[in-house]
Amino acid sequence: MSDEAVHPDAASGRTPAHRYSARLAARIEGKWQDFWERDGTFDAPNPAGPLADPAAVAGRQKLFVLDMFPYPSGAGLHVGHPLGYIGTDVFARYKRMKGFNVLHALGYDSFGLPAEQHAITTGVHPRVNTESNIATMRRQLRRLGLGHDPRRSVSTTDEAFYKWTQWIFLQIYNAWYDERAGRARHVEELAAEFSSGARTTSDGRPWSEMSVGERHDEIDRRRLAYLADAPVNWCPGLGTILANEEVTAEGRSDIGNYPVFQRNMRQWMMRITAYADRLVDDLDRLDWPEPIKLMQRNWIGRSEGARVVFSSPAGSIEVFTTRPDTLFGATFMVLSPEHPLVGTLTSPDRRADVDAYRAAAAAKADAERQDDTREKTGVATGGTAVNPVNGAEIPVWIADYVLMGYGTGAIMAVPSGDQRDFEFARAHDLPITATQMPPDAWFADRGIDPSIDCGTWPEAFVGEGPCVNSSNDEVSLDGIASIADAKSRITSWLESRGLGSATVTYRLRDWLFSRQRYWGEPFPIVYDTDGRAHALPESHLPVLLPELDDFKPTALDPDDSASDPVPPLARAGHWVATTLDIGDGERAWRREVNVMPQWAGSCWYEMRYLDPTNTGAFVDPEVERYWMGPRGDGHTGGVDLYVGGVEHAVLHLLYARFWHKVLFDLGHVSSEEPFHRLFNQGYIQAYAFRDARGQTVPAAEVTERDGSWTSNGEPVTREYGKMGKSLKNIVTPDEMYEEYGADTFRLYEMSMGPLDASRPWNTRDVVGMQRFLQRLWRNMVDEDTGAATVQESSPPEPLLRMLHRTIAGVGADMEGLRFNTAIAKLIELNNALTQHVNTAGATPRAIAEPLVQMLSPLCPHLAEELWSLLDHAGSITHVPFPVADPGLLAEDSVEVPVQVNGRLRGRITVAVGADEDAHTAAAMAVDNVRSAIAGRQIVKTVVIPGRTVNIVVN
RNA sequence: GCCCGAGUGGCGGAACGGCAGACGCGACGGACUCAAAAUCCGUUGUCCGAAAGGGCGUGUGGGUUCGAGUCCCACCUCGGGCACCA
Repeated sequence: MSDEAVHPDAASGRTPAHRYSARLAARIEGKWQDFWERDGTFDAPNPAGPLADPAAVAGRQKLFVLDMFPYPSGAGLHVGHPLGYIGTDVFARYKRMKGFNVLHALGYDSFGLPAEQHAITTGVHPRVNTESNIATMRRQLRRLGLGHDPRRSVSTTDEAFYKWTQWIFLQIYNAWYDERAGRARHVEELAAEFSSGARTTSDGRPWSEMSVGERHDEIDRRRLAYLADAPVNWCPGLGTILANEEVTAEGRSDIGNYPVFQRNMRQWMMRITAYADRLVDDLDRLDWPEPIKLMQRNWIGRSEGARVVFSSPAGSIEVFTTRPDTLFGATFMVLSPEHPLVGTLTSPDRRADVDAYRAAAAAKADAERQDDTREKTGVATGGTAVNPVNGAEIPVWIADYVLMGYGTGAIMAVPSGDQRDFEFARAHDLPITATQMPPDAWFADRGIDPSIDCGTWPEAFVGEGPCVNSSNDEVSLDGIASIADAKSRITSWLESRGLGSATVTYRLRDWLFSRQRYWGEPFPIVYDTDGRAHALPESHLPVLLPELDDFKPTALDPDDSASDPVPPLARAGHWVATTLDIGDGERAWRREVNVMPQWAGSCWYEMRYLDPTNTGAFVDPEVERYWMGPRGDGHTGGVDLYVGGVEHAVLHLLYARFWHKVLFDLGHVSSEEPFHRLFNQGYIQAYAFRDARGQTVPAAEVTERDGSWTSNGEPVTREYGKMGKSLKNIVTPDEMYEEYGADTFRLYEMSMGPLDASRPWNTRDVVGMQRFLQRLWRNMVDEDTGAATVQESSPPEPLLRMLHRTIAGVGADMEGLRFNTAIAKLIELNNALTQHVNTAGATPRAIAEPLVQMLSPLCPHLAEELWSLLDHAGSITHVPFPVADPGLLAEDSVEVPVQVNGRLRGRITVAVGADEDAHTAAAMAVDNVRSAIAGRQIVKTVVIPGRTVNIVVN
């Protein structure tokens, strides 16, 4: 805050020359950062390849610590950004001291929209902007003292990196999912199976009778990366397809407010749905926070049920249902307005209404259609279908609450057992038949008498209840109380009659992988004159981005929904139309002009950290096995600790898992999962302030008094949220370096609370950590001379015992990433040490050294400096972490609280290992306890030796 | 609407079902100083009390238990995710 006390350095010349001030910290920090860089202190040896040092690898456990891949933003960092990086750095440094070979590096996810937008407005090539942003971020992070292996810092925009992104794309492209084997295989093996007849082609024709082009198409249909007509948000005014988040509720573009059209377009897709089951099932083997697993499960949305065929004059209509046991209650059907059978089903007298409804539904944006007030609109087609279990002829409706993209785009409506169907039936006067008898309590809760007549029901019944009205000549569910039993009985009947089968569907859709942008990885794909896609051979990689003058997608007539996008690359005429030899001589080709999405690089970057300079493979298999291979049977392998925010809980983590599994299936990696242990850090948030007009005022100028805030004398209101330019509440690491130094800043961030909790930034509190470090420094260094002041005499036993308790506690806290409590313990030790120094005059070396060692993961620069002042040569980085002496941890007596009826009435000190009687006797001797139980009857006495005594009286 | 997560002093936060509030900030008092800063030493949940001690206290209401911030049920508030998924 602006009225903060004048900084000590500036106050007068009387500040001791060697006080641990921001200025001294800066000098120490710069010195050790230079040392680490020269020394290669954090270089992690590999078992093989260019970074190999087998001798350094031998006999050590390994640890791969990873931060989520940052985008090098031009805006620079604020104090919230490094939170996770500091956390992983502290953990990594701790583990180095425990003897681990630690790999910790940071690279840059540098493709992406901001650089491209910047290029569009300034005309400067995105590479220039990207590289300067990376340089800025590297400088800011270097100043933090992170122990990264600089040799392993890669960027997705490096040609040597995206060559391998393209290579991995080709592996996926050249693979298909073999359902029988439950894994991906190379498409050559698929062609061989077609050829041998082991597998039949999609239309059943023999492989030998198909033309080359037909064979090509047959394979293309099965690839894991494939071209398909996918529904997209096409915005001709911007010349690009938009992500759902970029479309407003009104169906217009977020940027520019142009119309957006729902359209099918030919796009690259990734067949992630083939992996849906494994992506769900393998979550069980990961060490991830449960809420994140749950979010992934919900996103994949596996639901088990049955497909059931209803016959109709227009042909059979297939539905998906999770409740085939309620089939007897299906009193009507609802199709999605886009369902292909709607046209033929509609009777002449209904035609006008149906057409109008379909047109209205098509005009609605997705968001609008979903965000509706939930009124169940719909129209009857006039057509009917036959319920296969009872032969009932039931009406067929269309309604936009049924989505073409999920299941089969048609549902059987069971209004008695589904609330949506119930509302629809009530709204449109359709019959409702119960198929289950709800329990009496259900009726009682709703204040009605139990009845099988749904006319009295206020809502659908969803739950377990015995089946009713559910039988035909061949099968009866009546009386079955278990949904699962009823489901399996009716499903096997349906299967026996060829009317349906057990099926699983997923909410997960295949992944739209094309972007109409410039600043992304080009696809290693060319098209022949028939428009068929061909993969470029590995020798042609990388496919480099062509140089352009203008990076914008071509804008088109904003209202012309039928136009096609012209991505920036399409304007690179010579690049697009090319002549290449891709294996069968020089031929003319047309290049793919879309680029990959930003997710691509982050799907595999962690493996490039392992072997960043390898030119023959994306990663050496031996190196991958060493750092990421499974540890024992059933272990998935993967990164040992992955730290990042929850915002990537679904997409990034799901996409990366998918790519990793493909690479595993194809034998390129030994690990089944990329990230074995995941930890979600919290966010640092900040207060923002607004004046009477609602304008934000700079948070730094606000002062607080008695719970209200003013800025330049004017009252302001406070709100809480993210740090941001518009909120004028940004605090940068650079300001913290300037005022306190990096070690104090690191310590403050770690002390604020547990790593996984979000908390408010409060610059005012930082000084507490600086004071701690100053006290610690003063306990070991003469502030006037700068010389170490430790003495060789042995410390008093209580202090020594406290040291060993601290060692044990800090070690356990570090293992558990509980840095805030580790810091509290170090402060307590240092406070005790200060008391000792106040009387004895100096710190015993036997305390100073382990204290510095324990501090070093948190405040590495200061620890290095003190370590060298304590006459040690070289870095403290690999000095073993202190080990607690069990003999000094054991106490001979312990204080135990005494309760009477659960209320604390006194304390006793008993010998460790004292029996219950000894506890009781001591407790009874306490005056306050005696007066509390005076005149009352002791009912019983609960003694947990060493923990508590509770005397129960009446 | 459904699913997660969180509610503890003035503030950030500690606390294997066993002494609620460690540690830090802030505030108050003292030492040092001509004075201030810095530093060091204390006090600091709240109410009653001179003190000893006691009452009340972990979002609200119930419950389990000798004992609940911690476990169970219901509710309230805030944060996040999904949102007509058949």
